[in-house]
Amino acid sequence: MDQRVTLKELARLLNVSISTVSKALNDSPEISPQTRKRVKELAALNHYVPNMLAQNLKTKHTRTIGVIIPAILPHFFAEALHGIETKASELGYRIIICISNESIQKEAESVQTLIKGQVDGLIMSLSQETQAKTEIGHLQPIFSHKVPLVLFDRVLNQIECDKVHINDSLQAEQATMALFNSGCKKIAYFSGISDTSVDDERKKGYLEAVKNLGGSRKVVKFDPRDFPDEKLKKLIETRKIDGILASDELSAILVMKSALNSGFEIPEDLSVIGFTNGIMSEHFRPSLSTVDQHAEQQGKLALETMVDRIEGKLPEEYVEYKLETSIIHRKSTRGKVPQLTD
Amino acid sequence: MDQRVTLKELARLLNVSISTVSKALNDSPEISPQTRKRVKELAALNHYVPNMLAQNLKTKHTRTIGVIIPAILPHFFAEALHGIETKASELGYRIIICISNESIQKEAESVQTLIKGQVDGLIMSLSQETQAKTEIGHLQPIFSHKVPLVLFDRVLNQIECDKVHINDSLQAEQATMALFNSGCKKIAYFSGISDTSVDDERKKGYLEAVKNLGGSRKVVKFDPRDFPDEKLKKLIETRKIDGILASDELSAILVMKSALNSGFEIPEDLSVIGFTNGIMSEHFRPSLSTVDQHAEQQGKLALETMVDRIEGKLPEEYVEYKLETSIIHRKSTRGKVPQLTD
DNA sequence: CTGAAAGCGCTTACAG
DNA sequence: CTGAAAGCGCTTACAG
Repeated sequence: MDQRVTLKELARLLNVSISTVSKALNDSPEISPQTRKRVKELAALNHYVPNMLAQNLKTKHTRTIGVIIPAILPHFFAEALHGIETKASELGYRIIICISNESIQKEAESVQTLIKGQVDGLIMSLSQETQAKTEIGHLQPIFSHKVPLVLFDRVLNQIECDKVHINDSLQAEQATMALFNSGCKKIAYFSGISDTSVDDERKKGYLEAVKNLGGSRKVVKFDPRDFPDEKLKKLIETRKIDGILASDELSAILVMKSALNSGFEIPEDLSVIGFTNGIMSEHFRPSLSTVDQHAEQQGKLALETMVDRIEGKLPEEYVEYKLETSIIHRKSTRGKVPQLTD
Repeated sequence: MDQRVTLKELARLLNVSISTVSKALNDSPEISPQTRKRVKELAALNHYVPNMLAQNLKTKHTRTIGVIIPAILPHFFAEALHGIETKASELGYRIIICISNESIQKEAESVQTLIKGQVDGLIMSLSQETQAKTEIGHLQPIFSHKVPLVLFDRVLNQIECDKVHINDSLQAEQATMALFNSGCKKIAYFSGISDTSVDDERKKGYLEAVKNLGGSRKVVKFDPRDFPDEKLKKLIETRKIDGILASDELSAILVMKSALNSGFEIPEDLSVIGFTNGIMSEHFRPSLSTVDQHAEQQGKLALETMVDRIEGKLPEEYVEYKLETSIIHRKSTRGKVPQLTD
């Protein structure tokens, strides 16, 4: 961060004013072609790099966007982040990442640092704690400083801002229907991600479908670090559960592993559908049928919305996108029309 | 980014000078307790947030570190990034992420933006293209601007800077030995990540081990999007390959899937060891034995090294850490001492 | 204990 | 076509 050449230095070397150098470098038509050329050559020669801090201090925007997500390890967030980064670099923006680790405390700190770091806007997916307690006091600085905010995936209704997510309840409902249509008689919902808006919505959709179908409901919450193998086994053997909608990718994989280890066959004895089309869904044996959450697309759309908002291309009122999704049918579910050969 | 209250405004409101406000807010002992209190109260009331841009322009450092990685989707990088972020926030630094997408072009652009964004230092894992061509011209600005650099995982010998990685060749050698000791007679190396330093090193280690063992060598390069099922099948059936060291997690999983689909049993007919202890290794059936790359630890160490360098806590000469790693034995390899019951 | 002043590296009306 | 000057929001010697 040292001895970088500045406009002043360049000006001295060229015997012209700082203004002239600045304008020349910025291709101002005010400056004569020769001067422009001279200035640029010397700048290149000296590896001149403008000091963005100084530029931003004048222009009042930084072209950087803060991103706060609960984690990066789950495939959904890694992929969303990838989408955000791709779009940002395409649009000439930079991103600063903070991880809330599902905690309000850390989320609050991140908001603080990003705001004083003068980001032009904030893209967030809320922490589990924030969602569970629906506590949003720590987001207050965002509003009082009028920093544009777009929420994606894990949103909260009471927050007024731009939003992008999928219609989780509808998708869960459809996934449950798909399970039914493929021949499942008793379908359960397994969740390893309790207390998030997406879990609530998915459960709601599941319950709705079961109600419409006139079936019985069964919701199981569990800790991903300690899967209830016995419970699942009993559910399949005595309660005749033959279809499971899982709250997310990892939960679905855990359900399948457990069932397989107990000697059941998938999809014959048990059909499974998960959420998020991650790498495990594709490679597990059998491969997992899943509701595609379009993580990358959500990320891209969130970033695009942010930029449009910043650049004033959006109407006054907030926009809310609910992405269309679809079910990717793979080997963990039976074909819709049961085939003789399979 | 609008109407934020500034020191000037606060000073006007309090009828004191800007200097006084600044000092009071920074807990300077020069200022009387009462004034300090008054100033702080008003600042809080007005949600005053210092403008980091202006602060940094004075102090010449930003407490932000640029990170350029080839991708975020592979588990290794997501985890390393997690380590970097965790450590950074622990140490009071922020990180700006750029993804090179394995391309020199994008890597060069990222270097440019990060440097003019005045990061205090740069942490990088090189793109495949950079490594394949050993082209480092686009990194020149880093050196000419004397920006501290730490390379992790995918490093290049000819670059002089701090480095953190694992001893890939040694690990590969040991993994090959482990395969041999567990009873494998003919071991092959399968790589889906050609042209990176880590691949080279791992292959080197494999070849070394095979040489020492007096066995025959077999190296297979493949495109992860198009796994050579037939080839693998033939290798197992006619060439009697019974052990495979894979270059990375995905490659290992692809090898296992293909073998399983061809009707072979793992680890009975074929033992497999991969690199990177990702989520798939743990959940695949059978679970994958793997060389733990300690991604998170590499990330943390890289960041720590960076901060130590920035803060002048390191000796003049560059440091190079080669992390100790270990093999996690799971179900894709046989027990070292073959058991009767298994 | 408080304040006036210079300066960080830029941009941009405004003169000439 | 070129330059002097003000200002972005801070910090920090230096006076008083």
